[in-house]
Amino acid sequence: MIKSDILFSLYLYIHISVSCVEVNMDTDEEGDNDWDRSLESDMLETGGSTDRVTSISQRVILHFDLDCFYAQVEMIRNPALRNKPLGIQQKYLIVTCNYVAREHGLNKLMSVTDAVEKCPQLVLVKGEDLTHYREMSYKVTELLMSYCPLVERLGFDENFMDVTEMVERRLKETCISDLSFNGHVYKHESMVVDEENARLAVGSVIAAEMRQAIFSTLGLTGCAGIANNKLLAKLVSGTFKPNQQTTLLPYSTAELMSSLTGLIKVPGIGYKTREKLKALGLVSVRDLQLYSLPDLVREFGEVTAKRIQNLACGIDDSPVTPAGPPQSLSDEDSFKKISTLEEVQKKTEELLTSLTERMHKDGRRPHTFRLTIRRYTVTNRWFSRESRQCPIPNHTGLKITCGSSEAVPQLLGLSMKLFHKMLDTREPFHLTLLNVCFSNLQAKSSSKSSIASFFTQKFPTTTQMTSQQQVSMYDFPYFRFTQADVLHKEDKTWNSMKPIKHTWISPTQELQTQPPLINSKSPRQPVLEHSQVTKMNTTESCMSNVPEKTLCSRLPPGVDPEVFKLLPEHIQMELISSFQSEDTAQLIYGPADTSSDVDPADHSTWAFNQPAPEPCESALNYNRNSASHNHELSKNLSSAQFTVELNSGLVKVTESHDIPPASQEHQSDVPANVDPYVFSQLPADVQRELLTEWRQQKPVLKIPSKHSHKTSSTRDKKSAAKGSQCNNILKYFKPN
DNA sequence: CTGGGTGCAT
DNA sequence: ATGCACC
Repeated sequence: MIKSDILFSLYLYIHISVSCVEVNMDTDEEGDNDWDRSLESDMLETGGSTDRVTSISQRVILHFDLDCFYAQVEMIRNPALRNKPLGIQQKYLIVTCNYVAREHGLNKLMSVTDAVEKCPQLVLVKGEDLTHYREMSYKVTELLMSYCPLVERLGFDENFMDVTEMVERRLKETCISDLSFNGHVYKHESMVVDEENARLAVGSVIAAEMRQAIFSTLGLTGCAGIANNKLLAKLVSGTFKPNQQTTLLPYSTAELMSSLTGLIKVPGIGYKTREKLKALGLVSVRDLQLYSLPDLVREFGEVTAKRIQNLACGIDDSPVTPAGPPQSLSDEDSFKKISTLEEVQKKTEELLTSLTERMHKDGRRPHTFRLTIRRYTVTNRWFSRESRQCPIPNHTGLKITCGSSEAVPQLLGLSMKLFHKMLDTREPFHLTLLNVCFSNLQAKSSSKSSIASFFTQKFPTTTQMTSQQQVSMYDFPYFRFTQADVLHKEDKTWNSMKPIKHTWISPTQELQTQPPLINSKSPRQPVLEHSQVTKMNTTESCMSNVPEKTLCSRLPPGVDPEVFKLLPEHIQMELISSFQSEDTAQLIYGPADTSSDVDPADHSTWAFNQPAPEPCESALNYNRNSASHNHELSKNLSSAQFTVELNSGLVKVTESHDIPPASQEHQSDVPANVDPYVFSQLPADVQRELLTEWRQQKPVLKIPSKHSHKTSSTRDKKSAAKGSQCNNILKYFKPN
C-alpha cells in the first residue's frame, strides 16, 4: 500500500522530530494499521505531559445543556403550561420558549411582537426575576457534583464535567464487550466499542445516567455531549435536540468543526472577535484554521491568537474548573429612559433591596460595591457600560450580612456617590440600565481566629481532603447521606465507590424499574473490525485542493505537501498540531464540508433517546406518597398561583404569591439541615441508621479521601481561593 | 430595553 | 479599578 508507506514515513518523522510526543511503539500490537490508530488516539491530547501518552491520557468531558431551561422551570411551576406554546419574556424579548412554541416557528431571542405575530395563542410568562431559575440551576449542578466534584457551570443551564477518573474506575470493572454507546454517536449510525473508544462509551453511559438523575429528581430534560474536551463536548451536545445526547469520536472532530456555519459558532469566539477576524478576511472556521499564526498574533497577541486558532481546530485543553459559590452577586434592570436623579435613586434602592436580601441569605460578607450604568447614545447604544466601585465600610458590610434594614440606605448613599463620579447631574442624562453588584465576598469568620480557620480550611493537615470541593460536600446534606452510606456498604474507599445514584436517586425498586434511558439496543452489532473501520474512514475523508502556497508555508521542511494533502483531515489536524511549538495547532483542511446539517433520517439511536415530557410515573407516585408531601418539585417550583388574563388576544400569565410550604410534621426527627424529601427517599435501613446516629448526636462522618486530581496543581490558586468560601456553597445547593 | 454571571487585559 | 469579552 503506497499510502501506507507515505503515512508511515510521516509518522516516523514525527517521532524523530517532535520530542513531546512519546508514543511507545513497542507496546503497540502488531498489525498494519497500528500506526494509524496511534496517531489518532495518542497524538491529539498532549495536555498531560507527565502522563503516559496513550489513549488513557485522554480526558472524558461531558457537557450538559438543559432544554429551554427557563421554560421548563415555568412548566414545572405551572404544569398547565405544558401543552401550550410558552414564551419566557424579559422586557420586550422572548428569551426562550418551550418546544410547543417552537413548532409554531418561535425561537430564542425573538421580539415579543414577532413572536405573537407568529403564534397568537402564545402564553407569556415574565422571566426577569431569576430567583427560581437560579435555584433550579444550582440544584442541577449540585446533583452532578454528587457524582464527581469536577463540575463547571456555564450560565444557568449548562454544566461541564470531567469524568475521566470515573470512567477509568468503571472501565476496570467492565468488560469492553459488555459496553455500548448510549445515545447518538456523531455521524455514525452504530458504533462498535473497542479499546480506542471505550472511554467515550463509558462516558456516554455516565452521561445518560446523569440525565436520568436530573430528570427523575428535578423533572428537567436536557442534552449531553461526550467528547475529549470542553469545546467539543459543548459543540456536539446540541446535535440532537431536545433531550438527547451525542458522543464525538476524536476522528470526527474535523467534520464537526467544519460543519459550523460561521466563526461565531465557535464557543470562545464572540461578537468582537468575529468582527476583528472579519476585518482580516476570515469568515469561516476553515479560514481561521488556515490563517497564518504570526499574522494572527499581530492582531490578537500570542495567547489569544493561539487559543482561537486552536478552538477553530477543535483543540481545547482548558480544564474543567469546579463550580464554587458565586464570586459576585448583582442585580440590574434596564429601561427605556431614566433621566432624573429621583428616578435613579428609586430604581437603585429597589435593586439594592433585593440584592441585599440575596446577600444576606448567602451569608458571606461583600467587601466591594459597584454601580454600573449604561447611557443612551445614538451612535453606540449597543454597549458601553460604565462602572465605579468602592470598598464597603465595615459597619455597612456587617448590616448586610446580618440583614439589618439600615444596610440599604447606607448603600444607597454609597451608590449616589459613585453615581456622581460618573455623571455630572447638572447636565441632562439618559440612562437605559442600572446595575448594583457585591463582590469580594468573604466568608464570615467564625469565633476562631480568622487566620487559623483560613489555614485549617486551606491546608488540611494530612492527606485528607485534597479537594476543596469535598470540604463543602460534607456540609451538604445530600452528601452526608450518600457518601456515608456508600462508605458503609463499600468498604470505606473512594475508589470502589459506585455511582451514588444507586443509593440516592433510585432508592426504591420502583424507580429502578422505569424504562431506562440507557441504550436498549443490543451491543452486538458487529459490522467491522476496528482496523476496517479505521481504514474506511481514512480513505473516505481524504482532502484535496488546499492552496499550495498555504501548504508549503505551514508544513515543516521535509514534509511533502503533496503527500500531506493525501492524508485524511483528522490526521492532518493532529500532525499540524504537533508541528506547532508548544500546544498550538494549525490545521489544513480540504474544501469546507458542505454536509453540515444533521441528517434527520439518522434515527439509529432514536429509540432509547426519545424526549421524555414527564417525569417517570413512579417517581411522581413516590412523591405523592412521601411523608412530607413536600418534595422538590412541589416545594420549590409548583408553589406559585397563576392568574390568567386575556389581553388583546394575548394570554398573559402573571404570578401571584407563593403558597406556603406544606407542613413537615413527619420530619421532626430530621435535623434542620437535612432535606426531608431526600431523607424520605433513602432506603429504610439507611434512614434508621441515620436517625440512630442523629439521636446519639454523633458528628457527621468525615471521610478521608485519597481522591486527588492530576489537574489540581494547575489551579491550586483558584481552588484555594474558592476553598476558603466553600462552606457557603451549600447555601446555593441546599434544597429550600 | 434580555439578566446575571465569569475571567482577562490594562 | 475599570472596561471588554464571553456565555
